[in-house]
Amino acid sequence: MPPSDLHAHLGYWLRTVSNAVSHRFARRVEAEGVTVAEWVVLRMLYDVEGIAPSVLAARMGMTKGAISKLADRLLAKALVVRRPNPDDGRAHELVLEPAGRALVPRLAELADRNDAAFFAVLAQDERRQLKRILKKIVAERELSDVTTE
Amino acid sequence: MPPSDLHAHLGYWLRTVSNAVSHRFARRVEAEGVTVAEWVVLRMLYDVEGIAPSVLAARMGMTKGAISKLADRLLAKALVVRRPNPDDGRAHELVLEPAGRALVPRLAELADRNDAAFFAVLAQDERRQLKRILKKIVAERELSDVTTE
DNA sequence: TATTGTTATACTCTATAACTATA
DNA sequence: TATAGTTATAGAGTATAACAATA
Repeated sequence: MPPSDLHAHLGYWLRTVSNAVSHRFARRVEAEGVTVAEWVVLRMLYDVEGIAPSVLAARMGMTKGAISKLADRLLAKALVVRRPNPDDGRAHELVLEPAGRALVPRLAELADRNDAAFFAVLAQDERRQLKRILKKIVAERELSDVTTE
Repeated sequence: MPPSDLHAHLGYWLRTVSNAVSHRFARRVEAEGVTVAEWVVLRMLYDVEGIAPSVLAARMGMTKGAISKLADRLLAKALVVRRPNPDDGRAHELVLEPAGRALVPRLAELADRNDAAFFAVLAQDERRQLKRILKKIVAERELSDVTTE
């Protein structure tokens, strides 16, 4: 029996489509000066007072080191600030700056438009089916909350 | 109106699931000493006499530079050889070495098992639906044949 | 001139681990 | 001793562009 073809695997099709949509989105947010991972952090910070790097790492499935470097870049762009945690001398929190807060709705708009345009080739029922199946996998396999690769 | 949530986008769910399955597979093929991109090249070379780097770049959606580096690694592992194209002094072809040929069925077996195990949480009909929808997107959006990120 | 492929530079992210400061 | 976070190193990928050899 010959070795199975690349196209035989669901993982292959998933990767192909996921890469295409993420790559498209990356090019668009790049015009606003941020990466996809930075957008995810900014969006998460929008809803709360502040988040510890360790929490970001856990929720995004990134390492502590990667989060540190990402935070450095957002700091350099003056989109966030680092704030020491008064209750724990070891801990920090990342907090949105006004410029970062102003950027989030613009990036969300880009995300909305990118998603709608990319998946416009599907019927509404197909989009519903796709989301349902993907959410089922996330739930059953207990995948981390937010990912960015 | 508040900026839309990260979870609002199909691209987000796709990325989350795709990352999880690819990451799982990457860890498994790493045990055989190759990356996912290297597996894709080896599998493509299995069916044909040889492939030019430029063709690999086009089919895999990678840059020429990335293919060069990838080929260097496969060469260093003695899994492929570079062969000049007799008809065109500029062109090369990458060709599987016996060790590379022997590796492909083992990697294909890993891919089969990884895919089956990961998507076992879905019903058979859901797997069929998912593949059908993803293939429709690839066809309608004319995405490149093979991707590896 | 255009094309094939390699090489170089720079950047994002990954993984591991050393390291500092604090609990 | 364990934890929070930073920093360092190495590797795989991206992108762009310079470059050599050939068409």
